[in-house]
Amino acid sequence: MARMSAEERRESVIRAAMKEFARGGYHGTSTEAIARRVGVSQPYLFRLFPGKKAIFLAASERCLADTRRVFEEAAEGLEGEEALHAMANAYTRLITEQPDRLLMQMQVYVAVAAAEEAGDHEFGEAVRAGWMELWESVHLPLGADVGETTTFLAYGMLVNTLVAMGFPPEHRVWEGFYPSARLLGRLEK
Amino acid sequence: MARMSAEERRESVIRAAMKEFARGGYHGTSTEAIARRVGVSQPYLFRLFPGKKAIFLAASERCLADTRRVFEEAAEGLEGEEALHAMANAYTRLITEQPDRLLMQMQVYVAVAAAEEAGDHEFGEAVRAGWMELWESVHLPLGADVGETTTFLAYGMLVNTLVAMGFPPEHRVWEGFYPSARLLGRLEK
DNA sequence: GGAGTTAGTGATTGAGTACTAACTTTCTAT
DNA sequence: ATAGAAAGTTAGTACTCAATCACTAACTCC
Repeated sequence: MARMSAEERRESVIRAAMKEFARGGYHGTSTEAIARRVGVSQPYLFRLFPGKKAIFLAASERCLADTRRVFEEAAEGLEGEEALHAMANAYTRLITEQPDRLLMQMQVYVAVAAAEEAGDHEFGEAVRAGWMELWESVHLPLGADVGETTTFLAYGMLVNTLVAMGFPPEHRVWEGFYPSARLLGRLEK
Repeated sequence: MARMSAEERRESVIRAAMKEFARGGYHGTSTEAIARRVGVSQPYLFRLFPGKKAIFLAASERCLADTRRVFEEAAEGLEGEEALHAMANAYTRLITEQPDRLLMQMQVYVAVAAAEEAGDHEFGEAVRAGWMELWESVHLPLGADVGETTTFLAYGMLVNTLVAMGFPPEHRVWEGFYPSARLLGRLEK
């Protein structure tokens, strides 16, 4: 139907891929599912990207970059405790609105281990670089305190895990968090 | 070759499955790979288990139960700060010796989300129950302090993530951790 | 030593999937 | 208007993988 420039198409492929890979991971997602979501024929994906791996890589990088941007925008002009709360709330809002995001993140992490073991270090390099950008985007607003940064990210990872496992908001596991995290319990979609 | 009782075989299937699923996840692991590792023909797996899903479920439950046991044994007779250090070190040792474990854990978490979305709540229930047992096994030794428990598990999740991504031990990301965590950086295998 | 049960295999099937090749349609520039 | 490029499709290939079926080999108990 609506024609698009290859660049625009690639963009929508990446978006669709993020959602599809989020639920199925690399192996559990067919290129056909991605194509269907984009609204384009499956073979056409291979014109836009050299292969499935490239699509996954692009989606992975985008995922990390997006998260970094959320932190940067939230913390803009703030410092210390204020920045911390702003980033925590922004992250809460992000994954409340788009639960795919944290799933895609987790898929990326496990995919790195697999790739690395299979001898593909390129993917790992890209992901680690993306993570470090994210790390910096948290590190600076928190007063360049490594301990604070680690703690913040640690809580974030636990949040990801609990949301992925589907613990409802009223569950005990949420008690140990900052108040707004309560909202994170399973949001059907 | 060596004949075994069905129960013993099931046991070795679970062990093999944990390792295979750890690298490939549910979809990235073939039943043939599992069978090969066990040293048995692929169709025979379907005598021991009703299907691939059942194997994954068994491996998932075993994975959580094993981790819980590590915490329980480490914290036995200890309380508070002492228990904390004992458990942290035990976990470090666990995933230094068997990196598959944390990968399998992460595979379980993402698999729950997928299963849940596909309408299969049974798997999620089992995993959440397993997680709560693990949670309790940390909660009690830490003086039944929810905040401490959450923090401890949060650091654990971040450790999992960083190890999965393959950050080497001398990397900055490990600075924010308790000293022994330094050992966690990629252990080739 | 033979009947019955339990452990295990080989051959196969049917569905799904990444990717290719050859073709068609729409836009754009002169 | 039309050549050529760019966007997109249909048809097909080679392969992998979960699951089934029909069968054989070994153990157990009388």
